[in-house]
Amino acid sequence: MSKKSNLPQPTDAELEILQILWEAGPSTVRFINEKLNEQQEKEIGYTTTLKLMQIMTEKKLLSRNTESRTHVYLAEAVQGDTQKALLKKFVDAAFQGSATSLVMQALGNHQTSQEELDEIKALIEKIEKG
Amino acid sequence: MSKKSNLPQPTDAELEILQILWEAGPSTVRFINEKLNEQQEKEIGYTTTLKLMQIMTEKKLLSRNTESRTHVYLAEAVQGDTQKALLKKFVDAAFQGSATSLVMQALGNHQTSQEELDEIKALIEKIEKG
DNA sequence: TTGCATTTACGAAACTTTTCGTATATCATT
DNA sequence: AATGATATACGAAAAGTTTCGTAAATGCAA
Repeated sequence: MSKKSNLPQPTDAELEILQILWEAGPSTVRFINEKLNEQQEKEIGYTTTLKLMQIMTEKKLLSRNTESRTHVYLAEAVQGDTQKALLKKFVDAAFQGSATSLVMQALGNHQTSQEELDEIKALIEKIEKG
Repeated sequence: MSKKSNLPQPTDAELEILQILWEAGPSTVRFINEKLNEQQEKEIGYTTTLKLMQIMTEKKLLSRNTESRTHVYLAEAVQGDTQKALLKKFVDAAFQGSATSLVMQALGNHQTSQEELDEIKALIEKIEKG
């Protein structure tokens, strides 16, 4: 049983920040801003990142510890739940709700390693056994 | 070998229009607008749909036959190519590029029928042989 | 042919998301 | 205490997307 907090869905820019927080754990604005600028060619200003993270905190996507001068931010949105919600929206919008079409497309396009295929096959078996 | 036309990616509202055109084939603004309003609770004005389709035509996502007074619009963006491009962007943004994670999530959440599972298994076998 | 309904054209308003300028506070160093 | 570097707060500009009001053109019916 997972509690459903029903957070708003993150925008694209917000999602990039969440990805970093999910991977790195609690972080400062400076750290996130540097990570973002490693990933992209276009330089993002520090205050831009700050503002986004403040907005995300208002939306409860993040929380922060303000004890020290340098605030430390924490992802409140759970990765799996967020992905699930985004995926549903995406399947509806781009594949008219057919998750299978999406899976076929995803498997077809990418080259997938044998290990990954095995993972997927295992999951399918598990589903078949019910 | 498929020609790459490299069209801009459609916005959400544009994608809804494309979905209808992909399914129904060449259509008028009135028809699209009615379909949209069947699908949604919120009423969308006729000129709103018209404007969007005009913009999409400028972007080459659509083309139109203007011979008769009532223009007939045609999807230029190919469904499979568009889905592929959108999927790549989505996998990167939400699953950090891991198509396998996305597939696992998609299979895990939705209940998938035995037929669909069989389809997927067949595709996996094909990939493994290929 | 006059008038009504329907269509397209055009521009701009309304919203949403992203970006940043500027002000102010805090900390460390001298 | 003064200086410089770094932090947060706030508001608003900039950019992107969606919506629609209004005007002008076209076709149809009386």
